[in-house]
Amino acid sequence: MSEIKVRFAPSPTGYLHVGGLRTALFNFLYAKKVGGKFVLRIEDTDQKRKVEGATENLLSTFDKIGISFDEGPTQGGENGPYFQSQRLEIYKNHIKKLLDDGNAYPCFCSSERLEQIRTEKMAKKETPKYDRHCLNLSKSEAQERMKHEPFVIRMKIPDDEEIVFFDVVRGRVAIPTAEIDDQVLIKTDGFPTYHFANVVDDFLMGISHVIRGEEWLPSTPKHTLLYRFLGWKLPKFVHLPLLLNPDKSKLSKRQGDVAVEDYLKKGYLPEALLNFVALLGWNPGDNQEIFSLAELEQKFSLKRVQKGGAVFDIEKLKWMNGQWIRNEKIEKIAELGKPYFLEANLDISDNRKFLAVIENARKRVDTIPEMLEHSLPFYRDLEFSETDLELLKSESSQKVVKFWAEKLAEKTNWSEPEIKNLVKETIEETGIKGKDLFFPLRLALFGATQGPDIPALIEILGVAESVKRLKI
RNA sequence: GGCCCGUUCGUCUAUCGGUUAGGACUCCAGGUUUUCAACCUGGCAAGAGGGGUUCAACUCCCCUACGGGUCACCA
Repeated sequence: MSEIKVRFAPSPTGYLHVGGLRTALFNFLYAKKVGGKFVLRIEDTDQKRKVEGATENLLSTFDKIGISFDEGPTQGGENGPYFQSQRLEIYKNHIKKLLDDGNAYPCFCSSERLEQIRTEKMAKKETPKYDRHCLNLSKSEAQERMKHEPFVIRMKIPDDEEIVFFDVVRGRVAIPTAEIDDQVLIKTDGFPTYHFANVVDDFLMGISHVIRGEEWLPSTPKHTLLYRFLGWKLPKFVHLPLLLNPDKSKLSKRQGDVAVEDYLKKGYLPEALLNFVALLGWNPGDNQEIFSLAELEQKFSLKRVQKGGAVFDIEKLKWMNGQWIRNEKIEKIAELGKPYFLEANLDISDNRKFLAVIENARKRVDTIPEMLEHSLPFYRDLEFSETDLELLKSESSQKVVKFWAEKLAEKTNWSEPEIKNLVKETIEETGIKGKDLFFPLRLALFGATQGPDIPALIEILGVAESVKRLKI
């Protein structure tokens, strides 16, 4: 019984994509579920696309979101290094076997020539494949030219064969070899391509399950062939359904936020994001929808991974985030909201008041920063429009407001039932009720006729401030 | 275009041949709160089409349609 080991292998191109988050999460959950190991490997074999700080960025996002690795750049491990750019020697060692066995060959064609055959084939509506121009060079000639000419190393795809592999979610997949190009394995700059590096590393790192996005399905035959050439046992392949834009195309930047950081900045909780993304392409089989990470770790199963792509529906994410905001401990939500209040220059030093304010606001929002707009009247002087003032200055309103100011001032502790009693008392004393009673009160206390109910308002404001506001 | 994968309410999804096809988001209505929100209840809304197999098909098979992915010295 060999060990279960999975990996997340992003290329460091800047930020963590929500699709990447989902892939990482499923890997993580599977590892947790079966007691396996989770590896982070940075696929930085493209020198041209290197982005400064991208890896640090990735790491910090995972840190915030609560996904951790057993092996990787920060925690090390016996299979390192975990940057492909630091494993060049390893790839060179393995390409040699391919070359010796005739399963790979050097190619000296210029990119111009490649471009030319591609356009020619496209014009003839043929699949643009390499014409194997360099395949039949004699060994000695090739050897000689390798000394002073730039070259790549290509994989020699067998003729007329059907490559069959079994995907854990899709079952049997078969692709004819005629469809596969003689893939470049080593680039002119000596770096490996994804296809080669990922196979070598997955094997050397002992990866048992390759869990990745469906976009890799068509190139999987190249990988299985490589395993065959190298004489290695195949890992299990698990291709996850794609995350989609509302128009069903592959989730992309063009149609909205796609970086996990963007969502975090907008006030989505890591827990909600994880919860939401977990349910895209997987479900527990019952009707539960709100899950903590710990619960997911327990319930996750590859058997319940979907085949079809899933649209990333922001409306549902918002709802789910609202659920988390309402159900998390109030102190935690307050802590998350704090920076926004401080930035607005509000004095939130009275913690009792702040918690009450947050308790009121959290019921009305989908994201953290939205709490601010629902809380402003508790911290700032109220501003009244002409019509507001008209309402407040009316005889009836003044009667209500004065009555309350007077009564409230009688003592400092008012319970909710007592406030409700005061409402009854007001009706009895003044005969004013309904809208005529509640609108002036709420307007005076909160600056709007719609909002929190009166007991809540007084609870948050405190008796002294309430009395002050009622004297208008 | 070739190849590959996919297809249940608008969206996320349940259903392992026999169900009034269930839940959630959105939307609508009602309740609660004499307001708003939250919350509760209810409602609208689905098996792409056509052939088989079977006593019975959303479920198994085939074809068609549609959607997507992929065809780089990017991953």
